[in-house]
Amino acid sequence: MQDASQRIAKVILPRRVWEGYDYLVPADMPMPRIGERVLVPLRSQNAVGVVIDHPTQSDFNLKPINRVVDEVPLISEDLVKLGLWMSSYYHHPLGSVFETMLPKKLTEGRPINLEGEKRWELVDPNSKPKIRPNAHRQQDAWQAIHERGFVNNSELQGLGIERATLAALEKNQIVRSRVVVPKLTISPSDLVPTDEQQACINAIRGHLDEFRAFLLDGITGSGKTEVYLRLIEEVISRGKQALMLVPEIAITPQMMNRFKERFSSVGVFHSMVSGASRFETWVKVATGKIPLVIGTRSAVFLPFKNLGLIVVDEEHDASYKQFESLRYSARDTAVYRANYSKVPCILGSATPSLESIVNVRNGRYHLLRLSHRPGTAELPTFHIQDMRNTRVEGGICEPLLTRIGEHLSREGQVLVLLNRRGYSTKYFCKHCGWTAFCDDCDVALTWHQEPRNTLSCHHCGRRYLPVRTCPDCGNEDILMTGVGTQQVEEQLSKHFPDVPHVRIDRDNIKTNRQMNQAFNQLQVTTEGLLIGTQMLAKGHHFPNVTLVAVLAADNGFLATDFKGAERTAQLIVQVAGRAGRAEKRGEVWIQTYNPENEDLQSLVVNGYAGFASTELEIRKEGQFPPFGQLAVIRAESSEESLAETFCEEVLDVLRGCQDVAVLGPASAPITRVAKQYRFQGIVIAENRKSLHQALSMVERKSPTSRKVRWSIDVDPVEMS
DNA sequence: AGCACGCCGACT
DNA sequence: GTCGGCGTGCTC
Repeated sequence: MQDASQRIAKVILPRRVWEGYDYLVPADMPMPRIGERVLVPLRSQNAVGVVIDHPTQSDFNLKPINRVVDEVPLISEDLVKLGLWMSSYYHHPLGSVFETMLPKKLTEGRPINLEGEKRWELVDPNSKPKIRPNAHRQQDAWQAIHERGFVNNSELQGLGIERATLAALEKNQIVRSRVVVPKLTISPSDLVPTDEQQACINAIRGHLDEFRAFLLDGITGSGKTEVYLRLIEEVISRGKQALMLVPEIAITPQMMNRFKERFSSVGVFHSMVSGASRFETWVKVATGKIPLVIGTRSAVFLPFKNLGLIVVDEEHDASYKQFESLRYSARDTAVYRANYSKVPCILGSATPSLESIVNVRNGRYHLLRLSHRPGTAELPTFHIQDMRNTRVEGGICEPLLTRIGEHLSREGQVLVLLNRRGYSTKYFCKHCGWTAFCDDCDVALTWHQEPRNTLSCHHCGRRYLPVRTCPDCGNEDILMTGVGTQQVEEQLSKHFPDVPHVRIDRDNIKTNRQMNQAFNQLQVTTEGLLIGTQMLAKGHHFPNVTLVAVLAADNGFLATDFKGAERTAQLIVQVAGRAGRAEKRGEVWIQTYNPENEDLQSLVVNGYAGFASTELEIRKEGQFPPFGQLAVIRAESSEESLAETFCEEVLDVLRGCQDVAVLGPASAPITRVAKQYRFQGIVIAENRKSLHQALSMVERKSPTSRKVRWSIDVDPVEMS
């Protein structure tokens, strides 16, 4: 027990703990502010933590704080609140939440550098100084600075000039360095907003000083980005900062250029950015030196000094949800963040998530619409092709094949969408029925013809050499069924040998450059075939495409996963939206064995909005989200019985809770992945409160065996 | 996450 | 005896 005159700080440490620890603030130390890093003793060593509260008393025998790490808080107060909210909403240890939120370098205690950007210039730009002729590196450095003028470190490092060389030149008073704070410039747009765009801008502009969530429902090509740009401009010119979240692979050079053309300084923050520069961006954001950051999921945790606006582009995208550790939705977290920071949040999409549509209906979000494309481009028409009683070859039915031919002969390009890569999805013995499975996962192997003939597990990535004879019966009748993109490509090039074709899937396209190459290949031709997976739904437009063919829609619409239909409808509409332009009205053919499917019918007849209404009815009936509140409990272990027993133990506790329904335990749809057996259960509640009450009962449970790993997934986006 | 604590077998 | 194997539980 501490006596009341002591000053206490509650500190959260980045480890698996459920609350902050209390420490004494020494008499000669000013009270550290909330969000400041402190170095504190822990057991026999020291650890870096973040102050999250100033309690007046504590039940523990407290140790004193060693020292405060920074002179400025690196974590804003709204972020601390956000961390507390996430811990309680996602039922995840508070310390681990902060571990996820903060860059590694920050929790490791790396000191900050508050200087601006260091730039180099020549002391005397008008004459060539005396540099020893054999000091080649110094000569090169002088040349580089002479050519470029006032140049920063990273640019020089990019040219292979080392810091030691610059130091030598500085010592000889040939170059000097100055620290500058880069001046922000905003270039005006040369686009005139449409009436619709202007209406959206005005609607949001009137509420820039308060929290309000807007759903910007704008069809592909309707100019959502220009709306974002105008509002970001407004926010920045008021001296505030803006954050724009984008899905995982959406930060293309084209998109960055569009923002860099308007704003001289744009921060980027995504998983490929190195630890050091993540930390650097973090500090610059905390000190207000960067006005705009474009980033993926984790950028929602950046500590803006003076946040003014959050944009979540393509808000329906599944990559906003983290699939491991702290299973948060960056979109929902962004809305909470905006609320804590009293700023507006814009969620934009051509195919809004059903949750957001319901949030509009119940008045939580404000709906804004962009229903026209600038210019006269028209949206494509939809057609359902019944596959029953047709000849199907290589995954394509005959009427569709004919239609593809017609479009190609009219110099249209055809885009074929199939969400399955590889050649064949099943490799089996005709004689005894043996099927090739992964040794480590309960997944049938996919046959790939490229890069070389292999069987590949799409869950763990393991590859196998194919057998020529059946390992069970020795027969040589090995067959393949199930069509992937490689087979479709082969099939189509057989039928249309003179038409250039490009395949876009993860096996084929690994970098932005390859994507651009494939894309450019089709820009120069009039006719062409484009075959690919959902990768086609991101980024690029295909103006010459007049026919979009959707091959395996049934897989999605009939999926057992409650989100399957939603994902599939979004994918189809997104891809359709990237095809066609003014003078070439496009069409979308969906081939199916279930033409009467309710979701499919309403999508085709009434578009995405029609689909959403139908699917919401189905969800309501089954008490699925967004009507029922859902969480998935998962447990995995290398020992099957340990995982099952623990899962059952957790679910039994939940069964005892009020107003929740509990299903399970059942083995996960794919029981074994990477040698781990996986069991899961589902918790459904009518309202949030009951769900959270129930989950609070189990969140701190720890399995008796350390071989068991388990998690709670609130608002799951997939059930596997 | 670390790391101390503790309870068991191998070895000076 | 006591060194170190790792399974368990605590860190303000």
